[in-house]
Amino acid sequence: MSEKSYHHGDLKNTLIQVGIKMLAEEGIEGFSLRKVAREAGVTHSAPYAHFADKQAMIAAISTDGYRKVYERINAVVEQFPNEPLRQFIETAWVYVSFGFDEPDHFKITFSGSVEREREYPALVEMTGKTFDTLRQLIIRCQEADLIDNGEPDLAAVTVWGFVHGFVHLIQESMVSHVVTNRYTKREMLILSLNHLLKTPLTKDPQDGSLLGSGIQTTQE
Amino acid sequence: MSEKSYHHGDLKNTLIQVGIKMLAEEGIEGFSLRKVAREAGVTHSAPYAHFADKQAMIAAISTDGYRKVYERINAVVEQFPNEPLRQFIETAWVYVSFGFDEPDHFKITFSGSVEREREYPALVEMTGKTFDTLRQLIIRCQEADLIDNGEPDLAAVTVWGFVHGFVHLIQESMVSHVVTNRYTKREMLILSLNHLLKTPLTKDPQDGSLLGSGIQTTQE
DNA sequence: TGATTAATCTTTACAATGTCTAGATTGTAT
DNA sequence: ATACAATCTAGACATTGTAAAGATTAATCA
Repeated sequence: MSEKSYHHGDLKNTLIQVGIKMLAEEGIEGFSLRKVAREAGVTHSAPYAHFADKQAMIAAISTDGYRKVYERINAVVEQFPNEPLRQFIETAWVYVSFGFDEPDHFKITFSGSVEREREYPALVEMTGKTFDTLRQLIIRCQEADLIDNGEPDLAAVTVWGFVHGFVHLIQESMVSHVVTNRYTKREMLILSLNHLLKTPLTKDPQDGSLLGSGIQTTQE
Repeated sequence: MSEKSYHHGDLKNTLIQVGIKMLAEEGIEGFSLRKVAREAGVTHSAPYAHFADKQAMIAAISTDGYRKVYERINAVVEQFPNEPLRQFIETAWVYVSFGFDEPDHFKITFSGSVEREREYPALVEMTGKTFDTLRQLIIRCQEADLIDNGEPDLAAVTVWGFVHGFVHLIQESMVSHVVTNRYTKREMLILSLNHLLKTPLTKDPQDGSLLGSGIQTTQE
């Protein structure tokens, strides 16, 4: 907010936000430290007071993406208490819609843009917390007899891999138009997730837009 | 093979192979056009006679990755005729083991390193052929009542997304050690794929290392 | 409070990279 | 054999990530 002072005041967060905006506008290929600094109104070396290098800045952007998804997931979990199925579907939907709405931020966050050599504590923490939330959800679904019993960690990996690959394929337009014309993304997601459920959801004969249990498929 | 001639002879393919080798040795972050050219023994501008730009070269490397997977999949399909279940499992295993054995070539090939703006005909063709093979396999599995009926394209997307996400999570070491210590990668894959089968495979009580139908899980 | 210290930002510099242009060399076709 | 097209080199340029040294300000402590 400070107009013209030598010290910016909140440069670190500004850089992260500018970086996210630039990702949305120009994509990953056009992403550069110097451009972010320029856009933030500082010199190209200013970021080095806050990030060790470009990778560290990318890690921070990734951490922010995790934080967003983590908060949204916790929101829908609280929104549908005692409805594990709905929690399950909506959690998946949070993940994939982040991928569709902010594809480049999603990629930075979840698609391995951060090198695994160095460890970034904040990022590791968010990864762990997100995975824990997912695992708890899985366990609740197992208790409600919605999905097969078994190692919750393994089931969590299955589910996460599932939705991640789903976003990826659609992002890379590897899905034939035959399919994308026939189904909405949400329908495809639910139909795919259906394979993981013990008793798959079926179309309500009266209201075709519902797949039982009041879960909307037409929402885009 | 030509030692010292002005014209290299087969520079285009040499560049692709050198590029793949460099990916395996130095990873994606260290990948550069100039380094590839240097390694191939030509000047930094020589590649521009064969590739429009760096993206085009990456697209060629991606195409080569698709070709490899495509050929290996067709090999295992022919190896187990009239055994759709085995074809299914081994096809998935081809995909994921490519990801584990050559992680960076895998990423270039399947993880969206190629920008979707320009179209690369050879790449588009390989993508299509690979997807077609998968779809045919799905249809055969459906006919054998192994997986649910329904739009084969959608099922193919589900399966592909599934295995892709699986590789991704393990590559990015997002899978907790609790799981990776207990199961081999192949076991995890089969246990995950199990969710897609109408009648899931179960452990053979006599031979614990088999999950019915003679499919090995211990193979690494 | 005032001096010292640490954090933050600028300036300058450098090597590496992707890409462009002009020209040299060589294979190919007429 | 000559012309042409393909292939490769040489050189140049802007951009990038990163490092070093110094300027400016905030924080700390006597």
